[in-house]
Amino acid sequence: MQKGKKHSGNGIKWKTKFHTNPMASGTKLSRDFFIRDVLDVAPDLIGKNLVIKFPDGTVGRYIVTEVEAYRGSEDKACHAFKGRTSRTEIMFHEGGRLYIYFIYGMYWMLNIVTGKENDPQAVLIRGVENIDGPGKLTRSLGIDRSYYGEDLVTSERIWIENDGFTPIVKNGQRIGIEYAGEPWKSKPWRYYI
DNA sequence: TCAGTGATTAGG
DNA sequence: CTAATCACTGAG
Repeated sequence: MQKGKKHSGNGIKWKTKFHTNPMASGTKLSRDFFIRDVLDVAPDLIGKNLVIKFPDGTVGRYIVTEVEAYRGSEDKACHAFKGRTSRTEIMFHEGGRLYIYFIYGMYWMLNIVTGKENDPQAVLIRGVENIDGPGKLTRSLGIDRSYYGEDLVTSERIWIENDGFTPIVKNGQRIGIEYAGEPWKSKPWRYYI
């Protein structure tokens, strides 16, 4: 989708300039979307709207622009690779739940669990429109530990919507996982607009 | 380039 | 209990 071009999503025409139409409400993604393999879900999340209902009642919609896939069963870079711990517990549930963890003493990371039960996978949300960076994203949206385990399918305060926007998705290596070594650190499992 | 900052984890 | 690690960010 080019900057400034118009497209019709849910019947409402609006300009796409990497910002969402606050009046437009797309289709909420259901369980089926999330229980697929993480390598299918991750690129499909690009261009979808992350919707958050803030404590004051206002609702924000943010186009997802950058994500990374973590595939526990075969991926040394995935936190669940070594097995189930209290932190990674939620990744063993079926897709649609949130995996939140704290890192570097300052930042909460927002991940969406994917796949079937007992197949630990998750998608790290690295960026949304105008908020580039996983730590900055959670900081500015107020996402913290209280969102751990939240279900995107049933939650009243956070979910994902499809408004028909289908961007061209690029991909490349994931960031910050040198420690995982080859072949994992070179897997092209980072997806972005 | 490099320090800050604290939950989580593995290991004794 | 202890120490190492870390899906990052911002300043210099």
